[in-house]
Amino acid sequence: MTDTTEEFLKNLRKKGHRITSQRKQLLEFFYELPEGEHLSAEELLKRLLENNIKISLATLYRSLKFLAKNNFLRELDFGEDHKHYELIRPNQNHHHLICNKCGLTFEFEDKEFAKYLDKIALKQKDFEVIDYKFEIFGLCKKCKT
Amino acid sequence: MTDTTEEFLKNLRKKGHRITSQRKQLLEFFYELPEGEHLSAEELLKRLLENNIKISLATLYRSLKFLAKNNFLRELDFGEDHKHYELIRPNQNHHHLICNKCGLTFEFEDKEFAKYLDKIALKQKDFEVIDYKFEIFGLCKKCKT
DNA sequence: TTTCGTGCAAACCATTTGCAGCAGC
DNA sequence: GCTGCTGCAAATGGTTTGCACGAAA
Repeated sequence: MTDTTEEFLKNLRKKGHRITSQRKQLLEFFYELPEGEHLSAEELLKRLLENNIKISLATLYRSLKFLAKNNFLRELDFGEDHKHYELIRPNQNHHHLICNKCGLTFEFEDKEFAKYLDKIALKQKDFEVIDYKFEIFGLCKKCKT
Repeated sequence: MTDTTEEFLKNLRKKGHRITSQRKQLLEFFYELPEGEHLSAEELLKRLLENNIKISLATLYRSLKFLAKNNFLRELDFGEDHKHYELIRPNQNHHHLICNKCGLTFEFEDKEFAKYLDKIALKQKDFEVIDYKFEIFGLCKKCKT
């Protein structure tokens, strides 16, 4: 387990939440996932079971909500009928391009964005910035034709 | 009716879609809405009926999807269980701050963002940028305490 | 006249929830 | 032991859909 996971778990304990094997394993699973992946709940369940992590769909949904509320996961909406989830990594600069036609998503990196976001955060006197969502929609190479 | 609406309707006709009174009135309704408003489908239906615009919930959903696909409306996800809709206005620079605790949304303007977005669009050789979503989550003044 | 769009009600399906049992601390 | 978490199955609720009728072109 990484230091960051351990730190996060400590934090949860401090807040009075319990560290169940499901939460712990879900956390670890997300940490081991490559940065570009953003799975839906159903996909997640399948992958978890493949990794011998026993969790019910109900608990998975509860955990996802719980982890999102605690700023550990980010909920993404690609315009489909379900959400996608990804780990919030500090100093992360990857965003999403979503094709309106075929639905494929692509990552792109932009270091300037962090600077830009910081600038915005400073400007907001009456709002504490915690996280953001930045998604770009359009047409991919194939669908452009 | 504004020129832009008329232009948009012409465009639809060209693509083989029909101009029904529901679509026309829905379009007009959105144009007359102040820029900061982003209603949900249920709220919209209520407001439409108040304005003597007769439309069923089913048609409303179909129209919203239709107008979103045709880049007339933007679907927004504020982390609730329903979507919100707003008109896509050219050269629009307003974005959303969403309070994680009370759910209130605030607008903020930033002209730099447009420049930033253009820069990104140019960098994407294999992707045609059509629209984007930029939402910032955090705590509002009241909930910060 | 030929589609396409609408209204209605029923269906869908991702997500949520009540409840009983179990596990963390 | 107390209380929060989980699993199961049932419910929820925003959104979608089948079908018959009406309207656009």
